[in-house]
Amino acid sequence: MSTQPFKHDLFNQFARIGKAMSNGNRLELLEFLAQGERSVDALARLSGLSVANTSQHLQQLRQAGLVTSRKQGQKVLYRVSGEDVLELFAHLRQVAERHLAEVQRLVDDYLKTRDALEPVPAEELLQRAREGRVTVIDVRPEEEYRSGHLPGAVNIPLPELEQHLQALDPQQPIVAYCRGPHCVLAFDAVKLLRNRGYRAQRLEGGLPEWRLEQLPVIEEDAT
Amino acid sequence: MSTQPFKHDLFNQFARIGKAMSNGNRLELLEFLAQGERSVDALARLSGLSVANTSQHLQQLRQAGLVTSRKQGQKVLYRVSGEDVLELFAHLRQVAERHLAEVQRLVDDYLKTRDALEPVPAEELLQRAREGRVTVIDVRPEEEYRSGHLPGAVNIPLPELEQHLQALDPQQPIVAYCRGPHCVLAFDAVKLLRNRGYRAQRLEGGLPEWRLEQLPVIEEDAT
DNA sequence: ACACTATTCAATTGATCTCTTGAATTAAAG
DNA sequence: CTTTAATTCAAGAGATCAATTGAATAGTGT
Repeated sequence: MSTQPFKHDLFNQFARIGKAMSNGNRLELLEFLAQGERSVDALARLSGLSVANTSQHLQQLRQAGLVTSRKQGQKVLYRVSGEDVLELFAHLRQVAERHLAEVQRLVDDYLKTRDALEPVPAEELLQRAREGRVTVIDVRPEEEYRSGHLPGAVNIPLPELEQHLQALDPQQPIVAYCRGPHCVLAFDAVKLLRNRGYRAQRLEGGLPEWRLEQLPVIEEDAT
Repeated sequence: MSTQPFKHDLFNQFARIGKAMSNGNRLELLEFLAQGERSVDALARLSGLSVANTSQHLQQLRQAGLVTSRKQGQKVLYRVSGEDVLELFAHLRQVAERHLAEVQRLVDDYLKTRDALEPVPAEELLQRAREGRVTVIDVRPEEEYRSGHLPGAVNIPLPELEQHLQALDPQQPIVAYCRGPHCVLAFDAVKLLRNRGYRAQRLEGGLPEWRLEQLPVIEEDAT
């Protein structure tokens, strides 16, 4: 009934790639792998899937040739099998963003949620930080961070943020701050983080305003 | 249980694109649409699927935003919804070709089948052409074609072959010829055609050898 | 040898996919 | 208005998929 067997078989093989990318969880795993080699349990924790389930999805990705694995000690490390896989993924995102109204709406809604734009008041942040319910990041250059920063704040200069995403807990809300209300660093950081699925907000004001309110500041003079 | 709902939803949307491309028949339809707008029944004929089945696959492609349709008279014409869709498809093929051993094997096997490399003897071709069991194409430039060609041969100069594929019946074997045994035109044409799923072979020798065997030649002097 | 960790395997359930069949639209033609 | 052609819709059988659970395998440290 069909045309040529060669063509038929060939397209069925192409379809294996599509099939591997036909599941949201697998795509999320691919995204994590895009940042580098990861073990199964690291991926399971990142994605929130069970280990067994993660393992099975990874095997499907491997059978489609999108990832490869190697064993190191008791861990199995997976990685994407080539740059071209990441390019393919990027194109898939692009097509989705351009042609799926749902995606456009999701992204718009998410970036424009009230708490994405509204800054967190200083007192509220201090309270939440004390209870460990928030990750505070300082997105200014390292030099400025050293000369004074919020207690408990981690320094991740904006240009390095993308590389250090893996160090952040995706479950925990993040509050970013920088120099002050006219500084765009924290704004950009929040945008980037929210795009990657983190729950990020901006501190109201910056370090100078924080000092003005007589709130505690850590100063690292030595070392 | 999962991470952030935003991220989760977003990846599920991306997965819709993958799902649309997770079926060989749909990919074949996409390939036909890559060449231009087509009606449902044209696509059904090209793919060998039933009309109802074709229609359903097209609707899945449309829901994923990969194709759009418009109604003209009693026909519904489908087309890919943008260049980016074709780019995505091209990347998918590339990844498949690079990372799936099956694909490499398929393509190799197919291009190296005995009848892909072995030329068709002149007498055999004449016999098959008389019975209408073969499409004969002359891949030399139009000028050379006009000054003498095989009876029943269609002139499709090699550079134009890719654009004229749709005019060829995929079910019927094709024999290509050119200037002679040292001319690569017919060789390249066979390679291209077989890559696209056609059953193509080369004529043994070329037009000069054909003449030498005293076989009939059509000459177009006027017009 | 023993317990421990990381990963995979196997079996199950409920959901989704493909294709077929036959009927329901919708627009043109007689 | 009836017929015809092109497409879509609806329902059902068989296959495949996702997630869960519990067991099996393979390295590590004691």
